[in-house]
Amino acid sequence: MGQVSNRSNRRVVYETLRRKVLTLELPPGASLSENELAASLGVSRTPVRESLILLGEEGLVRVFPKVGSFVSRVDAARVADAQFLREAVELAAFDDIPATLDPDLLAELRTNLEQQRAPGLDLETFFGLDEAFHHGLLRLSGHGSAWSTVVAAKGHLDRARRLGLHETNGMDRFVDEHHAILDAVVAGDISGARTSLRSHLRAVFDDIEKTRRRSPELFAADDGTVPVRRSIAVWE
Amino acid sequence: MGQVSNRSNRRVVYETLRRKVLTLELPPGASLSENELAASLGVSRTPVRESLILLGEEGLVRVFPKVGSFVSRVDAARVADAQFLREAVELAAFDDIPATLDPDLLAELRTNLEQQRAPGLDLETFFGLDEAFHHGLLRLSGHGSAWSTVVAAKGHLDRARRLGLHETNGMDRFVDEHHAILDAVVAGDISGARTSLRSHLRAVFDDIEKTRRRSPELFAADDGTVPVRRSIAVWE
DNA sequence: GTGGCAGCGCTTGTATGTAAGCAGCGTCGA
DNA sequence: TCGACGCTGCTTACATACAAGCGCTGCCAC
Repeated sequence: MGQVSNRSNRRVVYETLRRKVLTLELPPGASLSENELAASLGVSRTPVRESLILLGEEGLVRVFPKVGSFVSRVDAARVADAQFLREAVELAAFDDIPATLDPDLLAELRTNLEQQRAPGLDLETFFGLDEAFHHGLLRLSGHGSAWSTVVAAKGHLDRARRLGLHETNGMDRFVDEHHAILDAVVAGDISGARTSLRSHLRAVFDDIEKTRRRSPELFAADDGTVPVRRSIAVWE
Repeated sequence: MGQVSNRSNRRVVYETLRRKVLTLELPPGASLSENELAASLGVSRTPVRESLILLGEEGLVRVFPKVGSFVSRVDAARVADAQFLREAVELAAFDDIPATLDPDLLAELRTNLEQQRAPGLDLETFFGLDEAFHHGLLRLSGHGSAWSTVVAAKGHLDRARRLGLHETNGMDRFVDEHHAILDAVVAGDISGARTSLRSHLRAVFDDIEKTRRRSPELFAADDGTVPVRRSIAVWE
């Protein structure tokens, strides 16, 4: 059957691998052999290899020539970079929020927040809603297209968040903060929105730092060392 | 002989092509045939193809399956995105500038500004100094590593600047503004530095807009249409 | 027992072969 | 004269073959 849609094999492989890395289904340190992946995904090495190169450029994968490719450790410096970047972008967007908000977009954001309140929410669903909410805030100011750059840069941040939320289960507070941000925006209180957003993002970051102190092994700096072969089995 | 250094063929090809695209040596619309590039660069199609994929992900190249690959037109929307992003990041960095600046870094920035004053400065050299200066400002605040994300996102912006400066030759004003920014930072006047930096970046952007109104054909929106074969010869 | 060394198996890097498809040009028919 | 149609040559997408090198493992000498 092959691919029916227009999406190339490479696109599918890339998105599949990226999703698995971000959701920790492929945990930091996991081995990513081109041959194995090609066999398990039912394609040749070519699209797999091209995907690994792209993920390498994103910092999610480390490729050691003639040795192997591995899911990168969560790098604290990269997490901090992404945090700084997203905060800068999201706060700057508030400077350009128009006097009257797009009603459709506003309704979409309100619906999103309702869904975040759903009881027994799945973690991955929550992350999807969270992403859409922050993207929506950017779209309110007309800078929605800048989100893709933020997304590309914050892979390490997302993995760190998932590591943290697995333990804290503190979604509720984040949802409250989302509400506070949107309420301030709707009320035209840009200054208040900035304050709320900043403290929200900082809270997320603090949560990550807490996790890092608790489980430093997952955050080991990517210093160029190759994971020992035998230890890889531990990850898998 | 091949490559003597550790850098893989792909890395060399990628960097070569990227430089040629950014400096407009490969102008918007130029054809990038895998076969031709491989032959002219003395490598096989594989590293060339992988480089084109990376450049495609950066938005500098458009790959049309079974048709051809072309240097992307300068997209006004992407230029605006990059402008927004860099302004957000560079301004946010000023919030984290330490009370006492790193003296070595400061000396480096002063030397850089002196070099910008050199008479008869080559355009590409100026761009290199300009890049290093703005990167240096980020490093002053400890956020130097975030610069790579900005660099990756601002390819379209850089090409637009080069199109503009080819005509205006208004480097002097930009150098003056650089001095004003650094002076304000050194004086501890963060607010003034923010104002100066913002107006500097806006001036660059206005310059681009002027060029766009003058030469709209170079800025044609990348709407997915394939350049007509025959017209490609015009570019080459 | 222990250190060194050789070989094997795996890895990625590169080159090349095969498949599928679009653009353009020429031809043919009306 | 103009429109339709098929062929040709090019393109990228994917598969496979070959090259080069690192790491582990087991043997062998001491």
